[in-house]
Amino acid sequence: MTRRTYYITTPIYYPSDRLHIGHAYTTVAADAIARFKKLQGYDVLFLTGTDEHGQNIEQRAMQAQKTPREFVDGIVDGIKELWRLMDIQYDDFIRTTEDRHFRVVQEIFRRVYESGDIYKGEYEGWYCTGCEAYFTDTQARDMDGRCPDHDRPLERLREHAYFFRLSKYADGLLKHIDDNPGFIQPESRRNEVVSFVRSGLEDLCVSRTSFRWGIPVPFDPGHVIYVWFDALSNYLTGCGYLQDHNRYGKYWPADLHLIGKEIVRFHAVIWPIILMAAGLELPKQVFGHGWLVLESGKMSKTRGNVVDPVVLVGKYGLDAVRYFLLREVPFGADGVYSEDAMVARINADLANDLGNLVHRTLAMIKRFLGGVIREPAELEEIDVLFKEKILATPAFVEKAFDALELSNGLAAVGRLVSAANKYIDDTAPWSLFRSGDDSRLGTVFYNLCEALRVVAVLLTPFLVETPERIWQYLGLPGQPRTQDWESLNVWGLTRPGSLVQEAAPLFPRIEAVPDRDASIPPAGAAAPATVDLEEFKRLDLKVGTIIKAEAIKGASRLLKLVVDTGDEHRQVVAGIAEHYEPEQLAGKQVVLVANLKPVTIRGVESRGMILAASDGKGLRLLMPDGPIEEGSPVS
RNA sequence: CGCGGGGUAGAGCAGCCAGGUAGCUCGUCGGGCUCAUAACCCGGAGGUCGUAGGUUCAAAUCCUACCCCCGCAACCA
Repeated sequence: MTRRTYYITTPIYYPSDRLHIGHAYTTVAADAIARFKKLQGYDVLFLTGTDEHGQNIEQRAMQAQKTPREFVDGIVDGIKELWRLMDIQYDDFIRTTEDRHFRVVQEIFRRVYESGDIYKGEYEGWYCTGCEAYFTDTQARDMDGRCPDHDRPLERLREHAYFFRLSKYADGLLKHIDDNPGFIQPESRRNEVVSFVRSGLEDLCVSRTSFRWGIPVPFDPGHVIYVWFDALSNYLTGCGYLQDHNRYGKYWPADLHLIGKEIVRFHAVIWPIILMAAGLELPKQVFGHGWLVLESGKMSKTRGNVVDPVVLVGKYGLDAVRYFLLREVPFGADGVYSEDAMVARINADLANDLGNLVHRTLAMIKRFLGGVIREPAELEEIDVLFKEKILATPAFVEKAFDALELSNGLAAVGRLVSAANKYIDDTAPWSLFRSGDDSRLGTVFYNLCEALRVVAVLLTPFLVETPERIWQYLGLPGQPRTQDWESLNVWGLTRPGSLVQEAAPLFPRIEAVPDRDASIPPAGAAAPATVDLEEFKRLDLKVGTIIKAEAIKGASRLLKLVVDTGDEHRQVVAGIAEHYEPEQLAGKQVVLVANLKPVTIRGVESRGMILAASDGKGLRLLMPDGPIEEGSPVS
């Protein structure tokens, strides 16, 4: 018998920065879905990976004085390390720089070209010879037609480039969306896409000559294939297209592309059209989930409030973080992340309800029954109701997963946990013990063990350590994650006579929020929960005096500052325009991170960073409390 | 008129598409229990469902207008 297959993907991530909680959110969700399908007996292919080409990487590598290859290798190692830490059980990890992918991209590109949907045309735009980059009309207007970085006028330039006839497929795509209501989900995202497509599609420029770090156009090696064909095709490469017929036939079309809402257009418009043009089947579903937003608004590196999953896991433990991500927000909607919310969740659901249930149950079995599970006697009415509740829960979880309502899945398990806590109160085993009703006592605890068995298995898609621990405490053989889904519909798999183990609390209550939060300092080294002094000393912090501040054209949040550091005048870009007027800054002394890697933001070079504090409502620069010489070190 | 999301007990959200008793979690107040991680169980208080109109026997839900908040477009080493 052939098993049903399930192919799920995450986006491939761009390895230019450390990944943050948002990436972890998508990936943990995909991991949970994949684990659930595996539990149900599906033959699952869970693909994630990295998108490693492009100008951005090329430039960063240059700055780091590495080859692009060396540069991405290092970062990809870090990403894989993160997924190991979060126990993401992907089946394959695709890197767009791999040979297998190279072939696929070139083949798809060639196919579409040969069918006439890619054509050579001319790209026209505003070009700065200093930046070696084009700007759009809007950008050029904002910049008054002059590149602020190189102080020279933009030139109107044309160059040859390849274009993809998106427009030709607009109607076909609309029809597909119409015929397949589940294709783009949730519904709000689908409406968005439909109105976007209806408003008209323009042909898409799909090649570049401005950088080399990419896959060449097979029949015109001077051109590099741009991100669309390169990155999106990973979903084909990952399931064996052109390499492994069996594998490809088995898994394509993908069941689910799980993505964040910011890239819905690429996946719900460009990608399906590429596939149509190449004559391939379309994925069954594209699901654009919402974002975790900070209380203070969007995560931002300038505000220093990017949440690092590594720090969170270090602080609260993997299962707590996974639980929070999957439970807190209805999947699909935006939700607010805060450390307080996280702690509240952990305490209420994991410590008080689940953890305490396991602990009190096992403690009583130990104390009242000598740690041995007894043969149950005849069930009374209250037992029957409890049993029905237990056996009904898997269906709720299944339904939630089918609708990708992951938080509802956990809520269903939570309701069972509550029911078990109530069952204990209602049956009052301590009274039974006192009255010496051993038979009744045995039955009650047998039923509770059955409940915990089901809870443990149902938690395996979401959590990784906790189900194993519960299983072990119950003295059950094997592992919860390898149990058969059908076993959840069967009553009585707990074996009388087995010995339960002493249970340590699964989730100790968190009495206070440990630190402020898990933001990484924008210097963003591999942030462990604590840093030693040596590490801190690597930052070159010094006092500087702002001698000039001005707005940056077309950048509403940025100011260009010139800072006197004693030995030189530094140009720094700071994201503080919403909080300070340029005029009020001149003469102010501030703290500068002087050895930060220089970058170009919005065409303006920034060499360093100004320290500021932000509480979400406002932002205040850090200043010495009296005059001090420029260049004074800060420690 | 650029596109989109949202305004429902103190906080966070569900309910709205298929109108008819306003629900969940946290907090709060009271009670119970004493097995347990000061936990668990029960009950109460607390809401003009952003505003104003309209449709309807009936509106949180459908329609219209307006107000407010937040994203994206579009930069935040």
